[in-house]
Amino acid sequence: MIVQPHPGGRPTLEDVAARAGVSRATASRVLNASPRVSSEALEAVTAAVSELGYQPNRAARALVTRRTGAIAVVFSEPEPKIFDDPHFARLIRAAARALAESDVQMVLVLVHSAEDQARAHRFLAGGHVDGALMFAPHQSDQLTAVVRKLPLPVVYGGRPWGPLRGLHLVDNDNEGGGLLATNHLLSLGRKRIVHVTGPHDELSAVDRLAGWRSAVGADDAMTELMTENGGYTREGGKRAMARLLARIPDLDAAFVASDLMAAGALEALREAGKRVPDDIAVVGFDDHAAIAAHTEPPLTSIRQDSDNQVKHMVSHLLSLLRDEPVKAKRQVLPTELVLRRSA
Amino acid sequence: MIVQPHPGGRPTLEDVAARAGVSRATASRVLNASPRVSSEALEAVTAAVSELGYQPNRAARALVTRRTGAIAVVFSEPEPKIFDDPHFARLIRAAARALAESDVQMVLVLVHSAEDQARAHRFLAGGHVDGALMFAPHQSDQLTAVVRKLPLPVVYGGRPWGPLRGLHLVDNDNEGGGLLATNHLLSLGRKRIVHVTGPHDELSAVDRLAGWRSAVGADDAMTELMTENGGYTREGGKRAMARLLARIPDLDAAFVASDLMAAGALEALREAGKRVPDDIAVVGFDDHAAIAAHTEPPLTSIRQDSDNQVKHMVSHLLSLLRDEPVKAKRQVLPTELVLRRSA
DNA sequence: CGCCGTGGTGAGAGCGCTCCCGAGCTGATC
DNA sequence: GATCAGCTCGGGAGCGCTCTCACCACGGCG
Repeated sequence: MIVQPHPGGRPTLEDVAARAGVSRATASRVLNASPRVSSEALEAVTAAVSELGYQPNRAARALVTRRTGAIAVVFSEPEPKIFDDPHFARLIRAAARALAESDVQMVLVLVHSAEDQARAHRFLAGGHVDGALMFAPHQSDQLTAVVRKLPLPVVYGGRPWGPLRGLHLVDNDNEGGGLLATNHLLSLGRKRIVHVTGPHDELSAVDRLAGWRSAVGADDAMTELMTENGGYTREGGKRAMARLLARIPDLDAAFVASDLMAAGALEALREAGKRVPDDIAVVGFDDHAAIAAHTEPPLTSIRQDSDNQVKHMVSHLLSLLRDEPVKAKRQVLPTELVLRRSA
Repeated sequence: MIVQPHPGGRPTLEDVAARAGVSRATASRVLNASPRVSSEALEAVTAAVSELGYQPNRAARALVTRRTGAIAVVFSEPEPKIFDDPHFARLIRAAARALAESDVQMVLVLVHSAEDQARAHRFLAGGHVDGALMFAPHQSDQLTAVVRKLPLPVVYGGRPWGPLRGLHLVDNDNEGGGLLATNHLLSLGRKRIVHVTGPHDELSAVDRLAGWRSAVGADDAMTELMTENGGYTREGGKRAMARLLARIPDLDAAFVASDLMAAGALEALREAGKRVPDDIAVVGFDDHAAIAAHTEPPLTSIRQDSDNQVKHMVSHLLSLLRDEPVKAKRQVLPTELVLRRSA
């Protein structure tokens, strides 16, 4: 059989069909796994596809199906430096891996200025993607509010601010983690456990604080006294710890809401001549590979499995895109205590 | 004028044309900034576009122009953990920012297994993107070899292994940086300057070593004696430093080929009771924000501006895509010395 | 023996866009 | 006043795919 090669490069479905001796429609049916094809046709088309190295043209397919085969992964974060955070790298990597075998492309959208936000909104509204994963932890974030009005399936990583009604999300159990951390310190017999919080405009920090509160049974006055905001930065953690130390000289333990802040807190404790964990036990949060194992002493921490979180987000979104039922709109993933030497 | 809204959602070019009272062809000309349109037509179409909130359908456009409007950003890295490296995050962020205003989408492709590699090759060959940025530093990498056969514009970040003939790339001046670092130590009057290298299968490490060699004038025997491979890891840096210290007890300076390794080296020096910089001066490489400023003492380091590198890569690739002439196929970006306390 | 249902198939329309080509309209030239 | 160059513009084809619809062959049934 003589098969005319497609003039000018890549084979089309027409070429495949010709080679397989069937019509374009049948070839298409095979590619889309339609049940209504004979086994001979299926075989012939499959062979032709691999012989020609055929790959469907995404644009043509997108044009007729009105599906782009791409999703956006949006990070909305007013502090651009946060993007240097390895946590962010980890989330991206996890998303890339989770999507790798699904033939769905991921388009990265980083937002920090108002201009970026307008661009992101336009992009998401513009039908360039079929859905989105959103990370927008800040209270001041405006993007969530406008995106939720879009007829676009979105799965959030962590709870965004504002009403959750109708939102799909996968959160880590920050409150449970805070509880776990603080209870561990209590079980060591510690009595005066302070807490270095993250920024109050991020719900992860608010939740971790809530965990601490419920473990120690703190009222507002006690919370006021025993906590300091470290803003999720190393320097902030150091300063917060120093302030707490000045205010409560006989404190014997600290739950610090991130490993990065805990590294700063350890510095403050060292400078104050406190021994860890002998004088003061410290528990961090994140179980950050690049930090927790390398502090002095190595940091006991709460692990949240970001890979797993993203994997859940991706599969949740893909279900939404396929119009499959999802078990629950909201999932909360457990955290666990990782023991090292600081507590 | 009565304008029939497009039945079922998003406005099409047809709608815009109808509203502006022109033909689809003219509307298209306006969108593509063709010079052959009257100012009235231009105005009318522009107005219609913004009134309708029209956004062109990428798929339809891609279908006819045979351009996808997307590029791939490929990281080929056998050690998946490297993806947790903040350096990687920085590169991604820089790429995202550089592409943000160009209306080109970026598709992230992470490769570490052979399977990933086959998938990446298929993807790049499949016409899903118009071009690619490639980071493939390892000698063992197979992807470069197959990708260079593709009729796809590619700009490399750093020199890949193998023949460079015909490749477009933007490299950092690693050799110059090594020279800079070592000359700085020489200028401090140091006499026995050792070097902790990165893995020999990465040209960045090979180049940094070459810089050290040329600065100290080392022959092979001296190189054998005065260098140790730290593999670009913290632990490796620590072990390498310890070995050098054992072999050359009176060494008075070390050029360590990455900040991460330098952090490990400082640990080894501390454990050996050496003071930095009094006994031994140390210079790192990367000027890594999360590391260099936070070691004890803070690390003097060589800065390579990754943001700038990626910016150059992106603009180079965009030029290639537009068939514009590029000044040079290969660019080498300068490095600079950042002084802190370790040297 | 005619009828209908059923499974496999192909023809053809059409997704929204770009671009070629030729129509029409101006103003300058002989 | 006829001709032509120079512009702007619209008609229409066609990019590669999916999907509807009609068709055909076949077997089982009344």
